[in-house]
Amino acid sequence: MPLSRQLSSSRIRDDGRGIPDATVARLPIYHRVLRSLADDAVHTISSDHLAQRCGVSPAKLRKDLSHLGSYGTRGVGYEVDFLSYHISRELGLSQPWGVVIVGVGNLGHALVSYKGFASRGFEIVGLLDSHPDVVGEKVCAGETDLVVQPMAELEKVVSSSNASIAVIATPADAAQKVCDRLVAAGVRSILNFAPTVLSVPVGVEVRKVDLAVELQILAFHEQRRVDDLTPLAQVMQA
Amino acid sequence: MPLSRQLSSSRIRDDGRGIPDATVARLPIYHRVLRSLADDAVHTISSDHLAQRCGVSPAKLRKDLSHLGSYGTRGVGYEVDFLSYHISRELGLSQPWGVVIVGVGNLGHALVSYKGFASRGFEIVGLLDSHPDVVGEKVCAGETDLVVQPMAELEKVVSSSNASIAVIATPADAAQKVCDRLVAAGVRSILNFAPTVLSVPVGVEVRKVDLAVELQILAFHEQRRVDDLTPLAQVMQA
DNA sequence: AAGCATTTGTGCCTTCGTGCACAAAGTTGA
DNA sequence: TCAACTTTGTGCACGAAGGCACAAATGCTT
Repeated sequence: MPLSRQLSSSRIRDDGRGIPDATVARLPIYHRVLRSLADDAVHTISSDHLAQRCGVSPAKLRKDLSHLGSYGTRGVGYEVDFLSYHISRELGLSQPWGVVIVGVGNLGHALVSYKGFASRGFEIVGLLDSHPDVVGEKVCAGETDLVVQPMAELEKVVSSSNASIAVIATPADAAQKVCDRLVAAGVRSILNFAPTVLSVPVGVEVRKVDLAVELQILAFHEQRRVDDLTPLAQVMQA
Repeated sequence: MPLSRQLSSSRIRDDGRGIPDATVARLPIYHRVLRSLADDAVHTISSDHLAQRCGVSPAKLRKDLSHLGSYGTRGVGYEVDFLSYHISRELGLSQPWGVVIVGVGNLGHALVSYKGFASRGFEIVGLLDSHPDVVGEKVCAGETDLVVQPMAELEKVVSSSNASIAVIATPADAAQKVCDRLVAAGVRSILNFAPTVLSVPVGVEVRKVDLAVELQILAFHEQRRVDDLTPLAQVMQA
C-alpha cells in the first residue's frame, strides 16, 4: 500500500489545499493589507490596486488568490471583507493558537509586546527563561500579564497550555537543547531566532529568522554594487 | 575565438558574478558553521559532513560552493579556513559595513546587543529614535557605547557615519516616512522589521523580517496537519 | 608505478515559480 | 437588449532551483 504519498505535501486536488509554498508565504501580507483597507472603509478593490499595496505584480496576486477559489467578481474586483475572511480561514487564523516563548531577553520582550499577535489569533500562553533574574518577572502581554517561568517548567507549560507553536529566542548554544525538549513535549511548529541550525525529527517544521544572515545578504548586494562601479578592471584583464 | 567559456580559472569574474540568489542566502549559514568548525580546530571537512551541519543536501552544498570557484580538493574535502575566507570575501565581510538602527525599542535593543554583528564586519554607527524618553540613552554596543540621537539628526548621522545599511525597527505607521528619509540620505540597503510594505525607488534593496508572517505560515501548516487527521469525513461525504 | 578508495564538480532532468496575454464573465450606459 | 468597457481567472512558455548520478581528480597503499 502506498502510504508514503499521504505524507507528501503535494495534494492532487487543486480544489483542496494544494497551495504552493510561495503563495502561502504571501497570504499573510495580503491579509494584513486587506485588514488595513477594511479599517479605511474600503469595500472593494481591484487586483491591480491591491497588488501595488502589497508590493507584488497583479498577475501574481490573481494567481495566488485563484488557489483559494474564485472569490473575485469580474469587472469589479474583490470584496475586501469577503476576501479577508477567506484568507484568514485558509491560514487558520479563525481559531486561536497558543504560543510559548523560550528566552525572555530583549528579543523575547520585543515579541511579547508585539501588537500583531493577538489580532491574528495568536495568544502567548507561556514564557520561559533560565536566568534567575528574569524568572518570576511579570510581563505585560496584551490584555493579561504573564509571569516568566523557570526552564524546568517547560514540559508542564507546553502540555497544560496545549501550545502548538514555540518561539526560541535563546542564545545559540542553548537552542538545540531547548528544541529537543519542545519537540519531546509535543510541539511540532518552531520559530527559531537563535543563530544556529536546529535538527528536528521529520514531522516537525522549523522556520528561522536570522538577523545576521539578512544583513550579510544585503552586504553582498551592496558590495556587488560597489564592484560594478569599477568596470575598468574587467576591461584591463580582458 | 571562443571567449565564452574559460575553464579552471576561478578568478574569472564573469563566473563568480552570477551567483544565484538562493545560493547567496545560504552562504552566511555555511560561513557561520565553518567559523564554528575552525574554533573547534577542524582543518578539513567533506561536503557530506558540512552539509549535514548546515541542514542542506550535499549536492546542493557542492553546487553552491562551485559558484564561488573550485576551492575543494577531490578525495579530501574543503579546508575550513580557506573556504571560510573565500565565502567571507564573496559576501563582502572583509570590509566593515556601517549600520544605522532607527527605532530603539525592545527590538532595537535586542539588535544592538546582538553579538553576531561585530564578528561579521558590521558596526553599528548610529541609533535613532523619536521618543524623548529614549533619546539620550546610552546603549552598550559591542566595545563602544552609543547615545540614541533624536530623529531630526537622521540625515546628519547617515552622511557623517557613511552608513550604507539601515535597519528600521519602528512601529509600522512610521516606517515609510523613515524609509523615505533614509533613501534620500543615500542609504541603498534596508532591513525592515516593521510590519508594512515599504515602497522604494529602483536601486534600493529592501529585505523584510515579519514576525507575524512567520507565525502565520507555521499556523497554516499546523492547520493542514490537523485537517489531514480527518480524511475519513471527506471520503464519507464524497 | 599502479590500482583502489574517496570526494569534488557538473551535466541532465524534473519540479517549482513567475510573467504574459487573452478568453470568460460581469458591469455600465444608451 | 445590446454593445462597449472593466477585471478576473488561467493556459502557456520561460527561467530558476533542486536532486541524481557519474566522470574527473586526488590521496593512499602496495
